Amino acid sequence: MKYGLRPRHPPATPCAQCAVRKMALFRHVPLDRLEWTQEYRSQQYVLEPKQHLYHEGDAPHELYTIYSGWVKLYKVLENGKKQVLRFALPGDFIGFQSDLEGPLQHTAVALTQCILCAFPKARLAELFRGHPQLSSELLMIHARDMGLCHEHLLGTGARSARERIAFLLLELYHRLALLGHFRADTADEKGLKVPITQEDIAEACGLTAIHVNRTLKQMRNEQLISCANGHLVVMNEQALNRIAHFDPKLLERSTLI
Amino acid sequence: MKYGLRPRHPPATPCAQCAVRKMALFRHVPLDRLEWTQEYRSQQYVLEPKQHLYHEGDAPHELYTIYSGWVKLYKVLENGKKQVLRFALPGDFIGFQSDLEGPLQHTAVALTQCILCAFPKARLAELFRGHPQLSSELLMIHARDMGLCHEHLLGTGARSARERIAFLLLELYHRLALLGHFRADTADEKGLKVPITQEDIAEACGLTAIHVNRTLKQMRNEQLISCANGHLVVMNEQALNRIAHFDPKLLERSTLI
DNA sequence: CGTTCTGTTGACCACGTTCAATCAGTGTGG
DNA sequence: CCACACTGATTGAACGTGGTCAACAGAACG
Repeated sequence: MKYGLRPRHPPATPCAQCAVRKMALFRHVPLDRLEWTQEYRSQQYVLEPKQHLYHEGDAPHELYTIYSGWVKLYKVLENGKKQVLRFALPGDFIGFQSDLEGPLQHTAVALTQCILCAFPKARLAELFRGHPQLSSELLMIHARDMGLCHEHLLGTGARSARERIAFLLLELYHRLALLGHFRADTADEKGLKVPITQEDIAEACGLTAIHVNRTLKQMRNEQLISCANGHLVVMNEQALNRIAHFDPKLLERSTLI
Repeated sequence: MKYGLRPRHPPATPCAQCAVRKMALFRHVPLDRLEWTQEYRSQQYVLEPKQHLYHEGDAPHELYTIYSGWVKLYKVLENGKKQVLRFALPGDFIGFQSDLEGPLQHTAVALTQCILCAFPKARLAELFRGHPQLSSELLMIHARDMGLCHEHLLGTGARSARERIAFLLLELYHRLALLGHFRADTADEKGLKVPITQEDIAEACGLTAIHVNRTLKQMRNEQLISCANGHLVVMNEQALNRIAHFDPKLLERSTLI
């Protein structure tokens, strides 16, 4: 339950040089206006693995863009069961919800060390008035996330364990591809770095870790994937996709204005 | 598979007199500007029960606000299984998605006779530029729908059949309450008009109609609800909510700008 | 009226869960 | 350096929620 947020030292990198800007909310803000939007960034933080950024019920006054690292967003049931809503990756914008002032409706925890850019909620309206494009941009980000959420709902509601797991793996595979085309921070000689446990997969797919284990074992036997120690290799993408029916178009987002 | 869209006759009602404007995208457009936004409405349509508004894969050029009636939004699996994403009610805005130009990612079918206000996609950017408030408004609508979607994901992923069904019933109960405080078009002496079948409930909750039937029977036996012929009465809201853990706050939406 | 859709019930079954034990890797402190 | 604890992965056996299949009843509708 402990929080591990601490200011980043050395000082923050300028938005103009941001490595993930092409994925982020601010991607279409022209370079000569970035200084202006950057003003709204209150702080950069570092979050250590397993530490929480916020809990369901909190009412923090900031929103975050993930600069680096993996964050797990989830909800907890009365009986302790968890459901992962999303694995948030660099460029993702988190903390935004319908009831902006009220308590947060989900929990965020770091899976790796993370660097986060924080924006004060209080100045969001001001920011959007200054850059009306940004609210359209956030709308389209949300629309894409909604598409993914619908797909996960379809999965947990109607697909088998095997199909759900295959879908999740392919989704992560494609998201990492979009991010960095398998650069050093997302991959190494052992394969893609996917810092999630079988328990995490279970929480995301609505299964038990035990069943995830059995299913992964089977997939390894079938030479579909190989995975160990937080590393994943998709060995037979085509066969995996015949199971998962994952459409990479889900990850695209168009520009409205 | 047939489409049943036909222009509404007699001619469309003016937005200024719209009964569901307080729920809709345009709720904060001032009266003296409504004429301007109304210009963007290309048409009003009538859709008969069981007819489709659009199918997954279509690329229609319009978006819709539901003026009256119920619309079921769902996805279909390769094996024919369906998953309901949302029951859309009067005031709801449907058809919008991340890939605006591309094929639609879900299907929409009328559960009752519906009246729909159509807006051409092509002029959406223009509309948003003229009223930047509208993109924030749509953003907040989407954020609320996302909250609901997350809750459904939590449900299908981690809750029992009984809990999911109770949740859905309470959600519809509260949405109808917000809409009309149980006026003539949403209720009568026999209770709330909920024009969905047990099959629909099954598709929404990720269950089979048979199991929904058994669960509803049990709930009726326990005097939690009474339901028949498309009518629902919540007899013991408190007990039902101890099962469902439904928070009415999920249905609120705040205004950003 | 028949036809069709929806609701209802029973018997059986299976996918995934639960409970339990073990193992491997990793970090910690004595 | 090793004992210990802890986390995550792995496997087996028994179980149960919810699915499947089949048959029928009742309501709605043309």
